[in-house]
Amino acid sequence: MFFLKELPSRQMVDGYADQFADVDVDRVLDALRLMRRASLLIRELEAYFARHDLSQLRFLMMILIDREPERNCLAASEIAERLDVSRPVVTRTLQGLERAGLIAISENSEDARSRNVTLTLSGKAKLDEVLPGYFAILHRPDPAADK
Amino acid sequence: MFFLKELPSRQMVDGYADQFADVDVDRVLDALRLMRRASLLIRELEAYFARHDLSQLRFLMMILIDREPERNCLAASEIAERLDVSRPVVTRTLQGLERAGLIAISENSEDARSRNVTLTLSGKAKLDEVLPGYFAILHRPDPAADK
DNA sequence: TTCCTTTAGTTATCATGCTAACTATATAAT
DNA sequence: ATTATATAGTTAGCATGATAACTAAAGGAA
Repeated sequence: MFFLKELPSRQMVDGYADQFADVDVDRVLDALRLMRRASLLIRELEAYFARHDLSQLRFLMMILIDREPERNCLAASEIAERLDVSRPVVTRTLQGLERAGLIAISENSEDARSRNVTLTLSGKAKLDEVLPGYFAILHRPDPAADK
Repeated sequence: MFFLKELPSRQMVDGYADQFADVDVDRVLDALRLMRRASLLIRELEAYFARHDLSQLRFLMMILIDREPERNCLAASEIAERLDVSRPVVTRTLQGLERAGLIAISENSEDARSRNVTLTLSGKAKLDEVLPGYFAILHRPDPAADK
C-alpha cells in the first residue's frame, strides 16, 4: 500500500532523478498518484467489507463462484488462478468463508485432490447485501480527493 | 490489494448493476482497472524493496527524513502524519529500521514524549542504492500490461 | 509395475496493515 | 495546585499478503 499524503513536487522528484539518467518525472508522478488513489480506495473498500464481516478477497471469491455460468461451483485452484493470489491465502480465506457459512466445500469425485466450492443461500444473500454499497464506493469520482 | 486477473466485462457489471439504481458502469470498470494496476505496481515495488532488505514503507520513511530541508530529522509523529499510516505501524517500522542501522533515534530535549529520527550514513547509502531501480519501476509505461 | 514429475491443497512462519487499550508527558481548565 | 484532557509512543492481538516446505493424488515414462 502507498499512503504518502503529500506527493513530492516535480522539483523534488527532479532533485532525486537528476542523479540518474532517463527518468521521466511526469510518469513517476503519475505512478505515485495512481498508487495513492488506489490505496485509499482499497482501504475504504476493506473497511466497508469489514463492517459486513467480509473482506475484498472474500467478496471477490464469492463473486467468482456466483459468476460461474452453469456449474455454479469452482475448484479452489481455479479461484487461485483467477485471483492471482497465493495458494495459502486461498486456502485460508476459503476456510474462513466456510466457517462463516457463506460457502460449502465438497469433494470432487473425479479428482480426490480437488475441492468444489459452492455459494450457500446465506452466501448469495450476503452478496446482495453488499453489492449496492460496493458499487457506490467504486463509482465515486475521486475517493482520494487530493486537495 | 486487488489482484483479480480478468476484470468483469461490461455486460457482467451491467448484470449486477441492473439490480441497483444509479450505477455508472464505466466508472466502476475504471475503478477496477485503477486498483488492479496499482496493486500490481505495489506488489512489484515491494518485491524490489524486499530484495534490498527494505519495504515501501521503510523506503518512504527514509525519503521523508532525507527530504527534510534544514533539520535533517523528524519526529515519529510527523512521519505518521505525512504517511497517513497508523501509529503502531510507524513504531514497528522505525524499530526495524533502527535495528538495521539505517536510522538513529534520539530523545527530544524539549518534549520527553517525542523521539527524533535521523538517517545514518548507512541509511543514506541505502537510499542511493535503491533509488535508480525505484524510478525504473515507476516510470515503466503500464506494469499491468492488461492485454 | 515402479519411479519421477506435476498438480491440489495445507501447514508453518514471516511481513505489513489495522484497532483497542495502555503508559507517560504536556497542556488547559478550574 | 489540582484535575482533566490531549498528545506521543508502545504493546497486544487480529487480518491479509507472501514463501518454503510439506502431504497426497494424478499422470507419464521406464
